Amino acid sequence: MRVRELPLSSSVVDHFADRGVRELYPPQRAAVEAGVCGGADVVAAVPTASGKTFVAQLALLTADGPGLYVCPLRALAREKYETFAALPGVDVGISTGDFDATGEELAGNDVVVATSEKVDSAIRNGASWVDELACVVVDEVHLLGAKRRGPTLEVTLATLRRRNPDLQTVALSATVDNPDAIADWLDAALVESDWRPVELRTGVAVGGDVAFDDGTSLSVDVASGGETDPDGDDGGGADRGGDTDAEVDTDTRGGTDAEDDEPDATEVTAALVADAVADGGQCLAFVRSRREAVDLAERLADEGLAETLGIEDAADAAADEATDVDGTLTGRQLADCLRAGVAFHHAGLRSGHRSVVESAFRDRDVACICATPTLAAGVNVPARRVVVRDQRRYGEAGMEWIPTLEVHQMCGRAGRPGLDPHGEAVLVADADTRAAVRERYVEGEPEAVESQLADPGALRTHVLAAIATGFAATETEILDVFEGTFYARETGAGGLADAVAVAVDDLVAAGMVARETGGVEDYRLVATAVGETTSKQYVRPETGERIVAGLRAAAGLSDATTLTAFEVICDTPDMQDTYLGNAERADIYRFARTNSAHLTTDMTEPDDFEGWLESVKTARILDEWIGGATVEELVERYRIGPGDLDSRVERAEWLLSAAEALGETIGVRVPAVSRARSRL
DNA sequence: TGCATGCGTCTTTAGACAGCATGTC
DNA sequence: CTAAAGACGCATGCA
Repeated sequence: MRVRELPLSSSVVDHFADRGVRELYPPQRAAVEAGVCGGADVVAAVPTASGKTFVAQLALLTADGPGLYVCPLRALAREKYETFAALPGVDVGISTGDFDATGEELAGNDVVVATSEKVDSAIRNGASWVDELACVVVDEVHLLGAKRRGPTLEVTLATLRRRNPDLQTVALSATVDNPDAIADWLDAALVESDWRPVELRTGVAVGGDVAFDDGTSLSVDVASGGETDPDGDDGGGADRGGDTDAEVDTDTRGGTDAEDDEPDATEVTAALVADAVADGGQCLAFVRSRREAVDLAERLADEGLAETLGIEDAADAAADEATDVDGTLTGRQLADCLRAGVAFHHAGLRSGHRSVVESAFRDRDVACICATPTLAAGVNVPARRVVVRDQRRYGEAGMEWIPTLEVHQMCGRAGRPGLDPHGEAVLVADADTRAAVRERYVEGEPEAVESQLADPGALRTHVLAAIATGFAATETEILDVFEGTFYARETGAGGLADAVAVAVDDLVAAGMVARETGGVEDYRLVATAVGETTSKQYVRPETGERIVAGLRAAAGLSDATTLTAFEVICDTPDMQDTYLGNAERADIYRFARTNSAHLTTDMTEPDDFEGWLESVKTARILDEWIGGATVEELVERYRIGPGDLDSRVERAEWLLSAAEALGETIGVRVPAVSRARSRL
């Protein structure tokens, strides 16, 4: 099937032809056959980079009215905005938290690109444009299963569809175990495919030997340990290295092939990266933590990868760009790495640094990025080879296997269409974990997507929203709103009844919702003024409650300062917490005691003392920030990443504005809040 | 006495969405 | 319920 056979204008056909898009990929053809161009609801569960964006464009271009493209990341929204804006004759708008665009402007667009939270917020604030949509495309729908953000996505989609029954819904998902459940939910046709434009082979490396799933294999020379041992890996190594007591305890290996001096995973990773780069390919290496990403990059900087690729000048230029961002330790480390043709990437980086790394990699000015999972689901950075060094990560239950879906997304970054003959994903393991790794990630299916709507916190938030927007005034009507939800389709809306009742009780107790008796046995649920502001400001009910209490307490303080304002908003579930190390604890405790006259919390009282101390730490950082401290100072003093500082400042702005709005609705004015906000 | 080495213990650990009105160059 | 790597600190050992 060819692009020009599709119901598209000739200028659009030309636009695609200019980019070499003339023929449809098989999954795209399947989507067309399922009716994406004819207004049909379609769920496409296909691998990354198999042309999902084109499917989205087809739906949006052929829809009979304005379209909405929903995606999970602001960076992704910007990326899509640009590709849509390049289409001839299409007016595109973008709406994310960090990008200003008023509702008025959005109403005039053919396509609006937005994050799911922003759409939710627009609905809560009564934006008119959401009712005029003819088509909604949801990217990465499998995020439905995400703990905190999943419920927002499903409630938003359900609300959009409920208010506009003619809305065409197109959902794009990574390969998951139950795409049929998602399709069932949306009454949509399912397009399922594992086709990729570039072949992907996945293998497990033990030592320097990689066995791929297509039967091929690869051997690389691993500089074992750190010492001299340059002779290859050709069997027969007489074991010397010190005391040899290894033979006795292990009975599992009868053969001679298991070596006792297994090279460590980092060396294997370095060898795999060097091998790919020597062949002219770029690499991504995924590791477990931020520090290990930096360490690995610094280790790879010794490999001379920039010289291998012949990109020294461009690498220098990228390094200079990184230096221009700030004078942070992180920035200097990054610049040094970039000069050697490598980089690291994690959420502790400021956005400036991140984009330097991403664009340098796309321009082939960096040979390898060492990354935490940020890069797995983020913007488009395909590489020839992906090395997943760590498959386990510290989590709630100690060391946990990383979900298969996530590892598949990392692996899916391998293979640049038109540039690489094929993509290679290599999972680094050892003799003990080889079988488990292969079973779980090479042969294993990704997890099923499960609704998280039953989570009490999520339910409280969305119950409040349903009441505050006036969509529901009784528990029955609330259940009606949730009826169109993934959870309801999977479990039955009745399963929510008890939980909704609890949520309503909680909200009443919190002063967000009131029961207005209307008849003998009937009452109506209405949002209080505070509840309404809370919902419109898009903060969680618990946050609204804490802020209201904090404002009242602050008003009673004889000397409320900006620190007071920061303490209130930081002691809120909408502010991310800041790690409080043992060494700092005493210092922060002392700080809290010295400043107790400016704090709204009685130090002897809080039940979560540790959590509160963390809030005080965050508040202190923010207060020093508005006091003129530099990023460099704060980063060093409080051991947080430069990017972490930025994101806390950003959240503080948002929460302070919510605090101001709440103060206005309860008639409590705390000048310190406004002062803090304007100084941010 | 000074420095290197080794061993036990302590510390730390991924990511990232959201509001809004008004003024200014 | 299942960790692992690096930093740190102390003791020992050797020149």
